Amino acid sequence: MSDADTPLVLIVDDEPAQVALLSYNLKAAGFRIATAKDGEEAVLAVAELGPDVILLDWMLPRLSGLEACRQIRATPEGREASIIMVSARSEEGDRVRGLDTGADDYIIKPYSVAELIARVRANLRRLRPTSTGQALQYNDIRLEPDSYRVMRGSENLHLGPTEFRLLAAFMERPGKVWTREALLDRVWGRDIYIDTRTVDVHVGRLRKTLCAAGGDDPIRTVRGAGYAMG
Amino acid sequence: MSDADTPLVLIVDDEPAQVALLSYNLKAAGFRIATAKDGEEAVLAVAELGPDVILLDWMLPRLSGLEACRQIRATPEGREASIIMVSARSEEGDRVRGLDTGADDYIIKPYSVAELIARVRANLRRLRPTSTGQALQYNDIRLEPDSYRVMRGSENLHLGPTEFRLLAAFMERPGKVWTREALLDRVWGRDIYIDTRTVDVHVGRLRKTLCAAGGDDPIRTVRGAGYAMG
DNA sequence: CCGAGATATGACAGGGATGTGACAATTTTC
DNA sequence: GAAAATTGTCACATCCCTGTCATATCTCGG
Repeated sequence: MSDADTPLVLIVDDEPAQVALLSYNLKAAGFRIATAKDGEEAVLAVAELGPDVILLDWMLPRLSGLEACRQIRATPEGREASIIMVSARSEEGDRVRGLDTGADDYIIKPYSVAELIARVRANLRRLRPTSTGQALQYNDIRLEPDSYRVMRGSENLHLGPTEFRLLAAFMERPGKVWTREALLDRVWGRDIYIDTRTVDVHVGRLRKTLCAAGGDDPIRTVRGAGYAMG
Repeated sequence: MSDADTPLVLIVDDEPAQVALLSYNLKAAGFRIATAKDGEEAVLAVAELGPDVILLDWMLPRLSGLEACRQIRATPEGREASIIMVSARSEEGDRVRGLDTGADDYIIKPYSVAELIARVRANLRRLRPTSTGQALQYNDIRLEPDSYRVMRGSENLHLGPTEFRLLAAFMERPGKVWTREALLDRVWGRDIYIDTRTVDVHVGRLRKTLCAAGGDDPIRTVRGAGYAMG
């Protein structure tokens, strides 16, 4: 695993020219880069940095790409990463061997930069299961729809289902002022006969939980209208 | 999602000869097979069967492979699957477009059966590690699909088959919240008529066994939604 | 400063969702 | 074929969530 924001790509190749070319293009595409020039360095770098994607040249001094792949897969950090083998050979035997050793993908020289980047992106996409439901973020508050989790800063908050949906509504449209009626529709569902004052109570509870984690109240009361986040 | 044991591969191609060839070889490799002969059928089949891997021909009648890919990705079941585009075109533009549309992998005709199977396996490995015998680890809990063993710390745990599959489901996607219905599909199998409350009982049993080995409860109850690991 | 309307908050009871032990049916093991 | 293990269901206990009310506090126009 790597830092939250930009994915880290580890380039493993013994030819400086190749490394420079790849680095330049991947940086331009918005990735963070690390490099290693042989298999042993690569294994160490994986353990230390925990890259998201590893571009592994087939022909390497000291430790072959295939063997490096095997060793990387044996480490905890390497198991999480996506390995793309890069090779000049086009024989199918190698390709199969590479994939069966634990590589996730295989790309053959000569390749275009566009394809390489597309492959890196595709591998990243499938690496991150969180991609299904976008996490909502507002300042230091974070809501993950898939895992049903809410965090403020680094603290994990516990919300009941109703308050969870309520917060989700607020965070989906920061700044939007919701009337109590609109919130009842959105959070409680249509055709429901509930006192509009109930919204106040839940907003209050949500505020209490949010503020218990520190920081100021992110929910604004709009007198005569309703509530809004921010 | 699919039945517990053997991975399900959906073959989408309009040429019967192709389908027959692929079916034969993939069955021989130990997969379950389903087929569709155009994009629309494919989208329906995905929703109904929840395959693990989808082999999607680029050229399809009615709905192009690219568009089918997009639609499949828009469904809940399709988001969980691995899509491999199969194409006669070798132009890089198509390849990039395929990967960017949401395909996980790309294979070009003519391909060898060995490579195809290797790619299917490679995609499964990251999608459903247990199906390829990879050990799963979450904190101090370790599950080995091959030897059918579960350990917490250094202690060996004994689980019944159902609880074993249940734990495997949780560990394959740490953090994911499973509804009781989804767990019934994944662990018990589709088309099975069992009280959803039964899930509670098995989660309880699993918890008891896990906690008996020391450490806190790794399974989180999400009220109104289901359960998740971590 | 006052008062009326609007909002905040604590308390509470009811209900729904979940946890859990018991048990019989079924399968597996020896 | 008998003993042991596994499994699905039920009943009951428990806990958490939730809607409502009563009261306190606040806001704003006078």
